[in-house]
This record gives sequence, structure tokens and C-alpha cells, in this order.
Amino acid sequence: MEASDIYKCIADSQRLRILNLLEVGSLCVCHLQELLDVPQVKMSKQLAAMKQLGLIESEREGTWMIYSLVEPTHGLIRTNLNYLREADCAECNYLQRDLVKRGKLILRITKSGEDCPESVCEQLGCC
Amino acid sequence: MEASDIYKCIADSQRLRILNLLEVGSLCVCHLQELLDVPQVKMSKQLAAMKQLGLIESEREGTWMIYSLVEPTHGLIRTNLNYLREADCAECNYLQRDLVKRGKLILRITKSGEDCPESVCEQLGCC
DNA sequence: TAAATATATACTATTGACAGTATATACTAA
DNA sequence: TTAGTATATACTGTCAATAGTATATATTTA
Repeated sequence: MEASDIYKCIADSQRLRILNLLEVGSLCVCHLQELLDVPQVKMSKQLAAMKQLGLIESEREGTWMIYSLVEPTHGLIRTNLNYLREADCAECNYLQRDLVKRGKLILRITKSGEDCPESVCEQLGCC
Repeated sequence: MEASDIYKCIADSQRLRILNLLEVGSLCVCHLQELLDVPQVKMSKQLAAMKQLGLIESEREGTWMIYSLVEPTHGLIRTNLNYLREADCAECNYLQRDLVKRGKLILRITKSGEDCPESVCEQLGCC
């Protein structure tokens, strides 16, 4: 995986936000959709492209597909997420907000007993 | 300047190499061309795009155009150059080689008394 | 088996980036 | 003024990325 592939990937803010979310824990497609407010097709295609690149991987659980970052996280990804999470720019604020939004999602799932993939819930501490 | 603009910029290895070179000192178009072995049109257009973005600036000296990084260098650029210069990947090797090539170029100019823009020479120590 | 849910893929149209060629501009020196 | 050098821009064609719509697949449940 070349550096330029990674830059092309994170040059799209939607994809950057996906990596930012997955870096703190796996998520299924529907939760990513909800968090980023993106139509299903688009999310699915972006995830497919990133998987093809070797940045993320997926695992089926029932009808859900759980996506995670491939370990170990590529240094460039880690470096840039670290930088952006602390920085102050339009896109950086998104990253911070997304993580907060994720927290609220978890809380909602936990409280409501909403159906949720196990491998996500384990990390989320919601089941 | 959004993060994604910077990523789009450095997603092209030619442009990344230009930034890498300029980060250690200004250069005129013809030297950049020689170092990266790129046709004039392409170099000129890439420089124009990066200038438009606000990453680099130019100053005329006779028939030469001297390009430099806009100070202070954007944090994302610094962070990524620091990372890539130490890393081991195809593109990273280019960055290291380019800096060596730059050293040789300077040496050649110095020894041969070749014509060279002053603002470049000052840094290069060649005139 | 059929229906429902979650996700992926095929197809199409549109847009944007890029390369290449030709030409223009800015400056210098004769 | 002319010629030469360095650089920029206009124009054109091509290819890749993206969005959107429709449809397909995989799984679960009834």
C-alpha cells in the first residue's frame, strides 16, 4: 500500500470520518450510515473501496456486516488521525463530533436494548 | 485550506516530492524540473495549482521563477513529511533520494559556476 | 416456502483531474 | 529591435472517480 493510496483515501472527508470512527472500534454498516448520514449505496461502495485497499476488513454477523480497521493500523493513518483530532479545522471538528455522536449512539442502544451486532456491542459495552 | 485539499495535493507523488524539496529550500522551476525529470508544462501546472491552494509562493528573479513554501509550513505538511522521510516505502525512498539529488545539483552548480538564481544560490551556498 | 432486513453490485451519466500540443508572456542580452 | 531563455496559459482529448437508480445477494424469521 503506497502512501499516495492512503492520501487519496483520506482526501475524501467521508472516508476519513469512517476511519476515524473505526479506529476507536468496529461498527456495522447501518451504524456508520446513521452516524455519517450517508445513503446506503454510497457507504457500501466506500467501504468496499477501502477494503480493497487493505485498510479495513469485514466480518459477517447474521445480516450485519461489521467493519474494522486492519491491525496494526497503518502509521500514516494513525499519524494523521492524531494530528487532525487535536487540530482546529472544518474537517477536524467533524471528527470530534463524530466520536461524540458515536457515544450517544452507544448509549441509545444500551438503554433501549435495541438489536445490535454482538461484536460491536462487546466493545460498546451495550449487551 | 481544508485538510482534504492538502491530502488531494500530496496524493500525487510528484507534488509531494515538490513540497519535500521546497521544505528544505526555495528552488526555481528549471531545477525542480531537472530534479524530478518532469516536462516543463506539467511542472508549471502543478506549481500553479499548489500556489492557488496557498501552499507555495513564487517570486521572479530575472527570467527565473523561484518557488518556496509559504511560511509557516502547514502542520499537516510538516507532520507528513516528517513521517515519510523516516518511513520505508516506494514513495518515501523517492523523498530521500530527491534530497540527495538536490545536494549533488548544488555541488555541480557551485563547482561549475553555472548561472543560478541568487535567492536559490544564497541558500545553496553556491554563489 | 415467502417475506423482511442488511448489504452489495451492475449499470449509467456526469464531472473533474491530467496529459500533450501549441502558443503566449516576461525578461535579458545583443 | 531581434533573438533567446524561462515560464505560463489556452485548448483539447482522455480517463478515473462519483453519484444515483435499480437490482441482486445473504441471512433470518415466520
